Amino acid sequence: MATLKAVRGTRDLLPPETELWNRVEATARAVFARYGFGEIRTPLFEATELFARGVGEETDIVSKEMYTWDDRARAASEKPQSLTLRPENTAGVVRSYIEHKMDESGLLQKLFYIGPQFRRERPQRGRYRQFWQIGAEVLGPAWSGSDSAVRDAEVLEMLATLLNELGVKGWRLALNSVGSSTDRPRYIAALRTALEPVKAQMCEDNQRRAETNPLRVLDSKDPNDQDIINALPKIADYLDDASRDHFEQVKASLDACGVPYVVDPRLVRGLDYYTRTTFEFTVPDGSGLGTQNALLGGGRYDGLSEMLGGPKAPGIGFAIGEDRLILTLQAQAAEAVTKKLDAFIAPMGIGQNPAALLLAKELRAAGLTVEVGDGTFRLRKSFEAADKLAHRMVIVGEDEVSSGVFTVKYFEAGEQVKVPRSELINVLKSYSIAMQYRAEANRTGYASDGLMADRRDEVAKEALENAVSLAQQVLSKSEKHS
RNA sequence: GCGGCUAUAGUUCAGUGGCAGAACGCCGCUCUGUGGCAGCGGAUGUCGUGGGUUCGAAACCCACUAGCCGCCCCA
Repeated sequence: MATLKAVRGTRDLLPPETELWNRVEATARAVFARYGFGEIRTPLFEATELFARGVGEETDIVSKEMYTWDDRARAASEKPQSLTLRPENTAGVVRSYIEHKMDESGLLQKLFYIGPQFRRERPQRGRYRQFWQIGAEVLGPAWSGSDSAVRDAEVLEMLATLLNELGVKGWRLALNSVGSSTDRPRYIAALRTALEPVKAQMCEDNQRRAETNPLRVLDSKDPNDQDIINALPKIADYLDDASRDHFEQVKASLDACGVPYVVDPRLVRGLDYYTRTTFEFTVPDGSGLGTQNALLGGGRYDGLSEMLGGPKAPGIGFAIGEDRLILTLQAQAAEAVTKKLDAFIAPMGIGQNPAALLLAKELRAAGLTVEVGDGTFRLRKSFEAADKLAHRMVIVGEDEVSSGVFTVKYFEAGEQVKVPRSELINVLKSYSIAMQYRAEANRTGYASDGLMADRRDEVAKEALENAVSLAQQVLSKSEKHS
């Protein structure tokens, strides 16, 4: 019988990699909380119609990439309902906003989500059929200020902060405005007019796009067509006064906050619902993503709620490709992030197993991560297992149990000390804290091209020094005992 | 959806038609209270799956599956 495998484009996430996933998600949750976002969890599948109306019938996502099926009808007289695994989460959030009449609170809604999405694309590095997005939406009735440029800038500044806290290096924010729902048709018409005389000179793909979706011509990477594309009309010249002013306000706020960005007049997004501000964060080559270098994307969607039959509810949101974020962090990591335990407890002989387990229980209760060996292990085997798993080994032998003074071996330093049981937790803990701060300083020390990284480094360094000196005090005290 | 490359031990890979290999890792012994070294020994396996050519296939041919690269698209 053929062995069963994860289906094409899906994969298992295993330790120790899941550790990194958890850190990314915990960091995202902490940042979102500081900016006043609450979590929303919407269903993995929705009525197909939601995505057709929200994302757009003509987009590739809806027209060829969705997992759609007919759900069984309840009665013979009923038509089966067409359902779809969500290919993105914004439509679901807005559907939920409408369904629960969130607009009636009159307040701005700030919602974030973390979860899997599904698109039937050909798998590649950084592109999977089940992939994870971390996203957030800010929306509400216009009188809640949901259409204000300050919301756009706040979301972008939050993303810059999040990427810096995660330690993503070299990110680049590309920004554009695609105009209001009336600007866009005028611009598309102008594009068509400008493309008409020149499109015959362009590559096959661009000729097709010129017909079906002229905006996408701007995305083209074909080197031969670049001169023609650069000469095409710019969206900026087709924005009405309100949209132009809105975009200027977004840029002014970003400047004030020190968030670096590049205005890219060719940045157009593929989903129909985007209006005004659109953006994309990319990472440099060599960050583990190949050509899938877009880490996250998003934009404003002032008309989406109405497209779904809801009240007017302007909004802005983004989605981070979590799989890509993880790949980037892994590629950029200076050293492997395999986390070691605080201590490995090595019982000397089967008779010491109960004492070792008791010690492990106490250390674990004190918040330390601990693994226990086996008294049948040879000392050498204990050493090898301990060195692989932990920073330190605590030897539990007959002498130790009767005297109450334990031997602690530090693998990195190659030293060992005798520590009375009463001091054991403090000694192990202070070193562990120092290790944590050192790791933190290593990680955030690189986030230099964003916000406030300098100040955070100082705090981390200071804390590290304190922890190390505390650890040394405790150690020297315990050495006197021995 | 299109084009290309790849698939052999836990991992990285070698193997151009004649006994299934190396390195690292793993297990054991030298060696049951101070290891990491060294020496000796051991197990690695549906050679992605299915078919075909051949006296003989990991190798050549076909199909399929999966991964990767480039498009398309997107996060």
